[in-house]
Amino acid sequence: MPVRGILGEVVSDLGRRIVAGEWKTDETLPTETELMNELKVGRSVVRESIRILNAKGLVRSRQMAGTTVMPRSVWRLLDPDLIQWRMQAADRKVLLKDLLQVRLTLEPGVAWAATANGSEAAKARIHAAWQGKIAVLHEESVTPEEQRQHFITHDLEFHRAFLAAVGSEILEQLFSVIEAALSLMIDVQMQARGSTTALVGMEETNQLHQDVYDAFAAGDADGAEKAMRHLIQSAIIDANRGFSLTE
Amino acid sequence: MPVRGILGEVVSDLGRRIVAGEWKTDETLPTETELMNELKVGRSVVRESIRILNAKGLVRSRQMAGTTVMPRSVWRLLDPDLIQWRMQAADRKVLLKDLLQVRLTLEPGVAWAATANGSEAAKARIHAAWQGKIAVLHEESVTPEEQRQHFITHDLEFHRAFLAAVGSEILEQLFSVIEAALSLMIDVQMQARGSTTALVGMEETNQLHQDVYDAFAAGDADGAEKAMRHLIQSAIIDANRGFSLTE
DNA sequence: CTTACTTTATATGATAAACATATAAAGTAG
DNA sequence: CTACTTTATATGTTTATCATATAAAGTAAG
Repeated sequence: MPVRGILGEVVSDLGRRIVAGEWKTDETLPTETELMNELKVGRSVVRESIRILNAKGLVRSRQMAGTTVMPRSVWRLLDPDLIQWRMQAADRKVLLKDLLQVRLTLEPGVAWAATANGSEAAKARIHAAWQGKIAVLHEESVTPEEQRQHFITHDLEFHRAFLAAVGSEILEQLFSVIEAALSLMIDVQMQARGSTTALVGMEETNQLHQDVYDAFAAGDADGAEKAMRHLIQSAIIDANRGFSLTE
Repeated sequence: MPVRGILGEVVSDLGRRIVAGEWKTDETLPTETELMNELKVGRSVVRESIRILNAKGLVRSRQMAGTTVMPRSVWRLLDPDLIQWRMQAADRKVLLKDLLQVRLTLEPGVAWAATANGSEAAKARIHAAWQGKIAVLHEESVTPEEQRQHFITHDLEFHRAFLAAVGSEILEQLFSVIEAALSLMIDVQMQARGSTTALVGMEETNQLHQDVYDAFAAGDADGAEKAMRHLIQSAIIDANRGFSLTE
């Protein structure tokens, strides 16, 4: 999926540096020749890299004027690479807040649509996801770390099942981009804490999920929507707690 | 914003053809040499084009194996270029349905968040947008075409104002991408009808907007959410009617 | 001293040719 | 038939050269 080889290295190097603000808006990057020498690659690699960054809205090249950094407003913020680069930059906390806000705005509507308009097959998937999720709680002879992994996997599937019921390719991709970024952040967070601590508040979280599922199972779209909003709000509080500890 | 010059031509030519299904998943494009000859451009232009398409997830190149079309599931469906190409392909109706579904899923949550958490400045913008919107209805000595334009402009600002109140850069970009695609489709639709017909059901639509605004102004987030859902549902019905006429 | 025009330097835009490298496919030895 | 080697061929990368747009310097007319 990511660009491989020398080109891939150069693209993510330059991409990260731009996102990190090494050159500000309207400032020009070094010339192609300078970048060739600095990065020890041929001109074509430099050019191909810049064309890719141009396609992502980060820069614009003009003859004589050089390659200038574009204002953030035209950056393609939905691009997975861009999100990844932002995650590795000082920008990370702003991004986290935005991603959580997207979930909070989006997922109640997802719950509503899944409950009101989901196909039978989609509803069956949600049901199965819920069964799997509660089974994790009653697992025995399993290490805490394993249980934690199962918890995360089944939690993800629960949300994905609702999303699939909406039947929107675009929303599914948006969610998967967000999900990848958030889970990478969680890894960063846990590494920073130094160990894989057991998940706190598992029971409380599960009650909130139960509320979502109950409303869904009863065909109560408005109720599912509200319950999902509570669930995400709680997740946001947890995330903020986690990140204020580590940064 | 779009890639300019010869490269821009080649990128959108190849992009459109891939999206249109000229080569199916796992099939290989012609070799770089063949594309050079076919398109009458140098190899570097072909290569840079393919690298851009690779960055969008459309293709993957491997030495010896050539450049193969990737499965739709890894295409970066949120990319504005990709959306534009899909709009010009047979895929258009599927895309329209998906875009409307995204709005239906997203915008009620936007209305909720704007009402519950919007800043004073953001709320003032929504108020101003509403004032502007009702002013259009009472315009005099204005051609129907002008009024239609004003209607569209103010309608857009009404939705944008709610969105801005959420404070999510990512959601704003998502919306602007969707909005660009939808409005382009509306143009296509109107051209197909042969004339710029006056908007039908303006009064009904305005009542639905009024409901959204009233709930918002009263600080009733749940009410604003529901009203927004009705509004979008009505817009979807209109859109479907429009498109079933023309296709 | 301005203003309008011309020239020049220099950045990216594009082409071309050559070599590097990975790998699918054909050929070969056991 | 299997495992290994060779070969052909696709993209990967470098390098060199010319084209073109344009910012900036230079120049002439007002």
